[in-house]
Amino acid sequence: MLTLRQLQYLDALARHGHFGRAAQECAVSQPALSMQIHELERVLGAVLVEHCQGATVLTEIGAEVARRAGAIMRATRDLTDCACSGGRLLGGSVRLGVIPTLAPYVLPRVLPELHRQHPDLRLDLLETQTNTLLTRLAHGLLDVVLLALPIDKLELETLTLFDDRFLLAVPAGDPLPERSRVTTRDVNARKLILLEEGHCLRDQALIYCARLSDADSNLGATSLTTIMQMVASGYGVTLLPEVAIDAEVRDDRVKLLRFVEPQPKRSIGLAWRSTSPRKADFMALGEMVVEALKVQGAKSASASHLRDVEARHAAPTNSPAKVRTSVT
Amino acid sequence: MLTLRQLQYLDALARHGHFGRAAQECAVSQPALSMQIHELERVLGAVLVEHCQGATVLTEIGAEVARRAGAIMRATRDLTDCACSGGRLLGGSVRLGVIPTLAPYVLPRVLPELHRQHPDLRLDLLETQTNTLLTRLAHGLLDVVLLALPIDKLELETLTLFDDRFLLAVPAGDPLPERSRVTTRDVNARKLILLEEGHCLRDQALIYCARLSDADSNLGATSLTTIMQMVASGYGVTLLPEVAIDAEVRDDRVKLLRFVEPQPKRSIGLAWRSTSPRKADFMALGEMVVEALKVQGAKSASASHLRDVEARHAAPTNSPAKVRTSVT
DNA sequence: TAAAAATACTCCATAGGTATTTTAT
DNA sequence: ATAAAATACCTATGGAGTATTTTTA
Repeated sequence: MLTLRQLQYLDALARHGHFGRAAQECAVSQPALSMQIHELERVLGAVLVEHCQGATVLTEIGAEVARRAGAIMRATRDLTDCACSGGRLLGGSVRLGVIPTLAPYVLPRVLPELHRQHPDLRLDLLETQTNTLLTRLAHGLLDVVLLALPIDKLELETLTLFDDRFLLAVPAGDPLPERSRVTTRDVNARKLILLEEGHCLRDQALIYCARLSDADSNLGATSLTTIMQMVASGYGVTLLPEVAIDAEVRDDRVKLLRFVEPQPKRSIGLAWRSTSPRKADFMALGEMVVEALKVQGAKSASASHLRDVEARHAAPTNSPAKVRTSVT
Repeated sequence: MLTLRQLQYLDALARHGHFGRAAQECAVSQPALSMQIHELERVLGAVLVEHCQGATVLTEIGAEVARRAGAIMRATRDLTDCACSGGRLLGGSVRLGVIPTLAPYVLPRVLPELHRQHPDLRLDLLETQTNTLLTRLAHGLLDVVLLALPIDKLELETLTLFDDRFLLAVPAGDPLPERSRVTTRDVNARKLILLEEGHCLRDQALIYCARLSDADSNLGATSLTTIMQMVASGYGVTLLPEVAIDAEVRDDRVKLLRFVEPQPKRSIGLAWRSTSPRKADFMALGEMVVEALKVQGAKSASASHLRDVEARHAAPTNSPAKVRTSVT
């Protein structure tokens, strides 16, 4: 008899290419997984896995079966999700992925309210870069991700939440006057510090600055916090997203300058597999994010660091009431 | 732990609305199925089935889960199919449905050659009317069906095989001359005998004759054989499809008359779930059907009953070389 | 020699069967 | 009263763990 467990093990084996690690992911012993794979081969009457030059590799038919097994595993997860939530909005559990340039700024504002409104929701969080998030999402290891749009995956549905404008962060001693509007030229005349390869924020900044790659790549860093410290110390300038202002502008050693129109920005939104039965959950989650940022933005607008920026700087650009879903 | 078996039982239960009959289909005892359903409810933490006024009925959430369970069962069957066939054309097993007005005429011509070319193919046959066939196909209880096209199911793929023209079968004593071409008028001037409700052939004949319903419904029958006996005995006339000529015209008590152009006909083809991994198999099967009918048709053309009909009367109208697949 | 997968063997969870009881028309 | 589903109890299959062997680079 074919079992879901066998398909689960094969799915894991296909992703890891290694019996031991696949077993680890499935939280079983290696012989247990090994046995189930063999039983699966017996049931199907086909060889699924081979050992070429020491590596564990799937046969052609094994790969096709694994692909289908993955789809079935995702379908079963959707089934349990749709049953466990029991019609309640945001019941059960949600596995949420967030990019590193959003997580530290958005999550602290959203999670408390989320927990208050949905105390029985179990939230599993993963913070990593867009590519990894999308892979995990496709594999069914995540339910929904919060990242910069657009993304060009046909099998995903996306919900745009708000626009996040970039500001130019310069050392306090920079000659540019405090309230002036800056341009690409101003950026290119200075040393630009960016996140390392793989962060979408880096790519977005480079596109705006019309550079193919960063000339000052030796000044890269792995977190916005570090980059802002470098700016504060006078090593260069950077493009800082509005959501990060409250957390990253801590003293008077940096100035924030608005760009001339059209201001550079990134669109922030949610993405999930279009087969997911929890679209309503995710849209509710999206609204909570928008609401949380609006409140927080209004509060901090009266605060210190942005004398020349209009109120509610981190608030959503488009109204949360008319969030729209687009199938990309 | 959620198991495929539980989903299989729920799928069966949803279709039968009855624990005992569902258990019968699954070839297990009623308590066994009952237990698995309860275990499934425990695992999902949701009530799936209720007992309203003596009948077993699924809850709203139960119906949704059952729908997804059905999809998963079909996906697993596709998985095993794609593995079992092991890349070979028409390996493993195929569950074929055929409408009653084709099965007795097409199958005897196709099955011997099919068995010769694919001796290890296991073929499960079901002969019943179009509606039932399509339901079973959608439920994953059949792999492919042979019937009259077109059908308007979005989730099915179809392959047109050949056109099957209708001829007017009249008693030998009918005044119409032997080689004359007949029209709708000739039919309407006579007593028309048709299959009972539900047969697509009946509907096709009624459309051609421009009648909303059959006035002589008391002369209905459940098989073409019976109807031809009635025609031979002088009770009326009927529209006989070409494929049935060899089998149903056994003596000189009936005459077959061609219609004037455009001759009434039905299109015969195959249909399968578009998610099926065996499209290649089905197209090969389709070609075999076309080939088998061509050979047989050529042979019987020289035979007795159709002096005024051109050779290869039962041969496909369109070439088997350019069979085309249309997603309807 | 080392790492990875297969094998051996034991234990226990659980699916399934039969018999029976409960429940609802 | 009857039919259907739930419960009780027993059996046996098989999945998982630990320990060990085999295989291959």
